[in-house]
Amino acid sequence: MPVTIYDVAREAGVSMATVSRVVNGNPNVKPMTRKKVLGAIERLGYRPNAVARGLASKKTTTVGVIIPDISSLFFSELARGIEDIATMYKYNIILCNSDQRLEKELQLINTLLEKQVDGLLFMGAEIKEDHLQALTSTQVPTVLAATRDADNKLPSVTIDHYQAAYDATEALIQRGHKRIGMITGPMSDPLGGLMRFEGYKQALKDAGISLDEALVAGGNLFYESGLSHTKEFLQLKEPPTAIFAANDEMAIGAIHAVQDSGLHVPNDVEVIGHDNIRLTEMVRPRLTSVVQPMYDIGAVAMRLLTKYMNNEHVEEHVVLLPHRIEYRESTKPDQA
Amino acid sequence: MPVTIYDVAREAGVSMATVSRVVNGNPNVKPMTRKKVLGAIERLGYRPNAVARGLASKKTTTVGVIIPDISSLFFSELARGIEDIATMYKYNIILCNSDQRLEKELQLINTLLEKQVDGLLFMGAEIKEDHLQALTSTQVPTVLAATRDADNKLPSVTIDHYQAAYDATEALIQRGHKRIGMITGPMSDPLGGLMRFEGYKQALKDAGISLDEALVAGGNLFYESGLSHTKEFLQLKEPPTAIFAANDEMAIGAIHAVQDSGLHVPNDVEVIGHDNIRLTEMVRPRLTSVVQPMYDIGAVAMRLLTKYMNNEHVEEHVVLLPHRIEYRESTKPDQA
DNA sequence: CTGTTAGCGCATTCAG
DNA sequence: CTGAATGCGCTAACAG
Repeated sequence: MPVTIYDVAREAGVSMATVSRVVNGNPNVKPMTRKKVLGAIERLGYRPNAVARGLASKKTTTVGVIIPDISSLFFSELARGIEDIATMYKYNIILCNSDQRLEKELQLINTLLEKQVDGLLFMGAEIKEDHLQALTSTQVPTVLAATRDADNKLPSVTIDHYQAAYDATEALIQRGHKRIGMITGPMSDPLGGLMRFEGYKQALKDAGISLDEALVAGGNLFYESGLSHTKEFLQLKEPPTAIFAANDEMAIGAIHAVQDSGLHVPNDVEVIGHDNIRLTEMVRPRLTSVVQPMYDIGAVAMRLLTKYMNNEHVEEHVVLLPHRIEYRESTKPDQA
Repeated sequence: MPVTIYDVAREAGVSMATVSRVVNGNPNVKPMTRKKVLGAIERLGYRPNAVARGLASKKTTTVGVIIPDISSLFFSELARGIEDIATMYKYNIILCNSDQRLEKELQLINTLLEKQVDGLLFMGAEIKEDHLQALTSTQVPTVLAATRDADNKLPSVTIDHYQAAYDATEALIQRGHKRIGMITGPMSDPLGGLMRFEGYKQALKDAGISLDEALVAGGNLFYESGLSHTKEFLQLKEPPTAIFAANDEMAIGAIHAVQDSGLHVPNDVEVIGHDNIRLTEMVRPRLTSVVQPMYDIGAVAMRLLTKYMNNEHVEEHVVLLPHRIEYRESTKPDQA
């Protein structure tokens, strides 16, 4: 029923090889015959079968994307960066949600490899031995986006989470705060959880401020979590005068908790978030946040992947994108 | 290099047909030989090539998803519903952003058909003749999610936008408001734009309130738009005492504009949004909103698509999901 | 510049 | 219950 390359060849009075050539833009075709072929294609409404093409050429122009949760503000922005660059390089994306469950992640890797994707883009938290094994036992190039494996065995694109958290904490310290609360992410996440916490601790230490366990809360990255932990903070005898949250959603929860208790942000409590998602502009006061360029991370990761898929030379397997702090109204104007 | 079905056959001492049978769960295989084959598969680390399978079977267990913008709060939630159900039915998703540009949409449809997707899920605003033509000229089943074509030629899953807007406006009227502002979506969008506006107008009409053009603003669905239009509203001699925004982001902008001008929500101005995205819970006051069940729309659309792909009988091509209003603090407690 | 010939890896008749 | 044979639609040498 569907028209094949063979039908076109017959219609145009040439061989299928020639049709294949014009379809693939091969220059070794006389303009005249090219025209004939194009005419036949048009007349017949020929549409090349990418599956057959993939089987014959061993390339599918498709990359697999494993992402924790596409409905997350953070990851959906990342995904957009990935998709835009993929489109630019003529790739399509098979998108899979993993919910960060190891078993599902491994199964997805397998499924995507079965589908013969030309490359793999992986997002998640901790990269375990199982991941490494699954990802390195294949010829298909893989890039980690917004994650990194401990030994940097795989190419990755991230920011320096440790330094970012350090900077945020230091900024608070320089504003004169001694009691700085932190709402962390899950410690099972080496970067977004552990590293940011480490950066926080080190900044305190370097400033000669001893860590107060009461000012550290383990959040789950959701709004509610920021809300409730901040409420607890505020019930301390000596509540924090500043809060650093491991992501923006929790930071916004923190702002609201402060406001709900009749206090003022930033006058009574200053708040800094992390990631700089679009929400930061949609709160009052607007949220100061550490910029993690999600879109760029996705875009750069995809770009990097195209190089691997293309066997191009890559100088740096592990790329760190710059971060900075975007100051808004949840912190007081600079003291300077 | 990669191990094929043929290698497995040799290793197991059977024919490739038999291997194919066990891989595909065909019951006509003696348990004993099945075991042999499974053993060989295990030993060789055989991974079926889905592309070859697709070529031979004419099924790819992949569906194409065309979405305006995956980084949107609204669509990413929809996408999650789609993907979850797709996974449940063993399908993978090729995700493409269209930015609602007609040309790109048509091109994406074509690309996805080239890739031999088993089905197509389309999201967008207006369904034009071009779309219809591209989508109906193929055997590949298509379902529209959160959109509908004017003549219901294509299967679709939506809510009744007209009625939803009517209900929201009526709710405001019943709270005693006479001057109700509306920030609409783009009128190029028949449902989210036009229909919601029509519902608003009809509700006013039914209540004997004449439409005041000054209280209608054409928004673009973004936060900034809600903010700026509401500022303009508040500068009128007789500003609105209530605002209905065509989506939540603009509604939140409206809240902030009211607050920025020193007024109070809901005491001075009541605000109702639309869609009930997660953000509604992350503002102060929390936003009352018309519930459009994005996740469910995606899930139901995907489920519907599986039926078509499976040649199952479908009773209702055009499904309308229920809507309701979720009352929060941007409206006053019920007058009842 | 063009045609011929082989597969790509697998599902699927059809026999047996 | 199993094997042999065929072809899905296309790319990729290889000739010419």
